[in-house]
Amino acid sequence: MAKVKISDVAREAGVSLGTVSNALNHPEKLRPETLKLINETINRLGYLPNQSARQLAGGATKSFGLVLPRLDHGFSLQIASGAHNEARKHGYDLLIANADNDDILEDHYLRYFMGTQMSGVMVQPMASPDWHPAMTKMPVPIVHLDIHCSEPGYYVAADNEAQGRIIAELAIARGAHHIVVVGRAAFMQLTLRVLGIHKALALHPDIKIEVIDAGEWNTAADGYGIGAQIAARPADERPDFVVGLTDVLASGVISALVDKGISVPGQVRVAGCDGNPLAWSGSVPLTTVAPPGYEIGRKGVQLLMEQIENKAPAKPKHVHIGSAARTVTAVTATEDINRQELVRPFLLERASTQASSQTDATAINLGAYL
Amino acid sequence: MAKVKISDVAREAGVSLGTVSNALNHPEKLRPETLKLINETINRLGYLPNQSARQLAGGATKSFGLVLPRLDHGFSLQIASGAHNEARKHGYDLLIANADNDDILEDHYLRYFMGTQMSGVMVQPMASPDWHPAMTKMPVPIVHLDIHCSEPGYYVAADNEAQGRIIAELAIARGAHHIVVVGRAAFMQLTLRVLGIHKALALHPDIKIEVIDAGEWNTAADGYGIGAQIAARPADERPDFVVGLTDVLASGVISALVDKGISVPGQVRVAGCDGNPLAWSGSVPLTTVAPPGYEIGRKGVQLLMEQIENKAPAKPKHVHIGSAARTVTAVTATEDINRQELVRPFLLERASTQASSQTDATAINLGAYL
DNA sequence: GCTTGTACTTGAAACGCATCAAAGGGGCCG
DNA sequence: CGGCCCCTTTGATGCGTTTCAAGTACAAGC
Repeated sequence: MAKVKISDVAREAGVSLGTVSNALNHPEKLRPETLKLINETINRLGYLPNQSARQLAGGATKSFGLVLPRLDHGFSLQIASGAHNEARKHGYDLLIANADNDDILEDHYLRYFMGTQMSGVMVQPMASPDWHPAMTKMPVPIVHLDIHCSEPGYYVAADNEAQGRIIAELAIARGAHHIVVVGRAAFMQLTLRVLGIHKALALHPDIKIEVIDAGEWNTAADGYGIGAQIAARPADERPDFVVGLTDVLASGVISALVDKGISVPGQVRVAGCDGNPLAWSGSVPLTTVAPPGYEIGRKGVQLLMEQIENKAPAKPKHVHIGSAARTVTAVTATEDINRQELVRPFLLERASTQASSQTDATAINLGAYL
Repeated sequence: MAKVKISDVAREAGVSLGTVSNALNHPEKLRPETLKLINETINRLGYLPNQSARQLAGGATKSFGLVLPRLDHGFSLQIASGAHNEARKHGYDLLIANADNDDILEDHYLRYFMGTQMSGVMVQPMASPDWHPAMTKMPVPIVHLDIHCSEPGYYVAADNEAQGRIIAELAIARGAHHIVVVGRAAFMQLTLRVLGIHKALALHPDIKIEVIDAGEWNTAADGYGIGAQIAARPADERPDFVVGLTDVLASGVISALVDKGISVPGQVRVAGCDGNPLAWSGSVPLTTVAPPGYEIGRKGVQLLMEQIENKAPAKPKHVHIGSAARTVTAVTATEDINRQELVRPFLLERASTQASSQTDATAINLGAYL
């Protein structure tokens, strides 16, 4: 039960301590026989290198930390997925911490990662990074994800405004006259989506628009409540198009409308934002605008690598990924399904799998839709 | 840019090195003024403790590692969520690694965590833990999750057989005559589900049962393919009840059936397994049996704590969580929704939130349905 | 046989911190 | 005034590695 250390291996193998270390880190420096002998001894003894000691002695290890606000949010998972693949590609490990929607915890894990001699750290922050300014001048490369602000560090953000625009254009194309936007617009990303909607609608003053706050967590239950409220309105005050700033919200709204006997999309059309894979791989897919989460995670790691390789503290870089946002056109409802515009997401997915074997670039966004 | 270390803080604050260390780890031992002075200096200098050094010097830190096969699987997320909450409750951090369905990577991260002086490690293994036997005799507490085998370590598993039984009973109750089970039964957990179905059906020899393999990854596309195949059958060879061993599979099947003009559940009923939150918080929820993922994660951490506290290597413990599996009765289809049996998941969720403030025990499973 | 070079191997010196025995500084009592 | 005890602070020691300058062994060239 006593832990086996490197000196035990050295003694047992009859070599010196430094040689065992070399076997681990620079195997090419050793004579093949020696290497073999040491490896056998390592396995026989069940030796496991103490990472803490390695990191302490050797500086940063090849691993990245990623702090996410939640794990059950599809978008965050796409980020994680993209970051993971890119990190592995460079031979780095990725460790994920769940901040559980808690500022304090976010800060805690951030500090933890920075203190663990990670090679780099990424956060998808809840608040603006200005919130923890100390972090930006840390000795560890850090990249903020999915946040859009004038802070002097690296960040990668989706163009949330573009997403709003896309949704608005969708509504316009469907001939909407009265749009209700559901969601807690206080979150930066959502604010931008709303802004995008407003901008796109500026040319259409005849379209009425309304924004309804949905409570703090933007849950399906919140959406349900608002859906019920909408259903209860007299028909002429009821919108003909509802935008959930989140897919989960949109789902809740739909549930309520259907429950109250309102046809979707017959009487009210509903669309979401987030590209939540499960929202549209469900039996009746939801129309949604998918921000390029996978690509954001991927790009985040690339920025980290960039900082690591050019040791010089390069100029902070702001990357906006906008063009990748895409609409998955699908239907939201029960009866009058328009098959023509129904794009089964997993068909996209399958297409992407093929594409990825050819060119990496085009596969990225589709590949995220697991 | 040079890293600030504890000695810098000490010098700057005019105290000794050990005092700063105490400020960090045993603040109660310091005079309030001293503590305040040191904290101010820490903030002023932007000092960040080097975790590696702390761990090396002080033994294990209060953190757990969790290795998951994938992040985009709802069940794994529930595990993560339960583990996270329980860990935080005890003041531990939880770090998550994504093995990405890769044996090698799983092993890699496992070793990484064990080497990082984690206080404990949990895995939701892809293969049987016998696969990496070396791990079980490691000096770090380890708990296997969601795996059911005769291996001499700690594990927490859902009673997958019970889930199969529940599904089968559901089918029987609906008067099924011909059941098709869809999924790659080669995965241990799925095998047990199938076993449970068979056992429950043993008393009903009149019910025909068929198991169809769905390819390696059990994707929605796989389900779609099988759904299409089912739809293409002559009506009298078509099942009246389809069980997706995975919610995603079930979704795919439903999509295909509906596409081909077969009414669900009018002509064919479909149910899933997994309790995938997003599968049934969608606009048209899917009937599913929810294994207690949250509870598994929670219990896993509890077993870890147990091993940590009774320093003596207690007898390995096998915990099966079965009774918690519950059916979320909902509908799968378009028109003929039977409102009575529709249980909106988020209503459960809301109920659970209330319950959790009263008794912890009953809230567990509901709380997982975020 | 001596030198130079090559190919490995060695072991002492950090790495930054937690720990803990020991020292310091009051206050209190006799 | 001395002795005692409690509260606070000190700093040397070691945690398990990596690194790197120094060492060894052996081969080739003269």
